[in-house]
Amino acid sequence: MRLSTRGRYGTRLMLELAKNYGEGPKSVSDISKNLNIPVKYLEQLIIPLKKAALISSVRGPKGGHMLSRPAEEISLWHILTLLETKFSFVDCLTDDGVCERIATCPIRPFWNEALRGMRKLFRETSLLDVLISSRGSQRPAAQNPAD
Amino acid sequence: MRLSTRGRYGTRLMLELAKNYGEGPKSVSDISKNLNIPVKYLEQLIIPLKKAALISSVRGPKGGHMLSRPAEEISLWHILTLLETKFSFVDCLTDDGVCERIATCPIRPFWNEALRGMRKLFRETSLLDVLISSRGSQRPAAQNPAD
DNA sequence: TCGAACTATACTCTGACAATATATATTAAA
DNA sequence: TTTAATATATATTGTCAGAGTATAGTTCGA
Repeated sequence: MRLSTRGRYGTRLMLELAKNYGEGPKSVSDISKNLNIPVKYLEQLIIPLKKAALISSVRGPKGGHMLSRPAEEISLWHILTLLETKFSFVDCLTDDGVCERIATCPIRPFWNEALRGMRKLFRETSLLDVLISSRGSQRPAAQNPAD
Repeated sequence: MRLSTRGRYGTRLMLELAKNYGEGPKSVSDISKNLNIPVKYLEQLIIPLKKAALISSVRGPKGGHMLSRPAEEISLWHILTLLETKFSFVDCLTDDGVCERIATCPIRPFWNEALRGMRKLFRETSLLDVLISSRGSQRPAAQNPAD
């Protein structure tokens, strides 16, 4: 139940671009320095985000990348589904063929319900929402009791 | 964002025991046949569940394992935290040392909020809840639009 | 005392993921 | 028009957690 590096780096990247929205393109090498992410790895993440029209690029010197829409119109869900290969608790929610027990499985409906809840939250949270709420209060993380 | 086999098999196991609660111990070989899980792998999963007093065992012939409490007193959260090694979206929620950017990270608070939501749902769902809701309606899974 | 069951530890194997390497194409500025 | 900085595309290597197996030992009821 961990996010992959692609998902984590990808959200970092998009938040960085969101910060600089309206200020022209930002080069990959700049982003790489700021975020501590290898240049070549960043370039791989950018490709699907471009195809989905979340990012626009400008080639040549002084070129780079930028959001193609305002930060409030891009949700975390959109980003993560593009970058995470399996973004659900269990495979049987997206592929019917992976398990023969689907018809009688008692817990599959629950995984689906949990996924729906997560999707709702992630869809309702935009890049702008994240930036605003973090700017306000850098409150210490809430308790994580082990049980 | 996939559950590991340990988590999936573990919940299967516990649901199987929940079904037979009150009928005495169930042998590992029986469980293995019913659930299509290797005997040796099952035995590994049982150990932490026993240590946490969710399972009681009886040795010798006709021995086996059973829930040590009613199914309504065992939550999915309890089971999954025992079996999943990293049960949070990002490591920095549980280990402070893994990232130097924590102080300024804009998205960590969001991961924490998402985890809290998930924990709430999983805590409020017991083995009995799962069995009851699945017994009622084996409704087809809800839509999973890609975006 | 026998066998069926549980306990413990160590080991191997595999695949997804992270990261790097190489080569090519584009284009603004000098 | 040349150059340098940038983006694009594909292929390759490396790494590690997780899945599964193997072996040896312990307990206890019939």
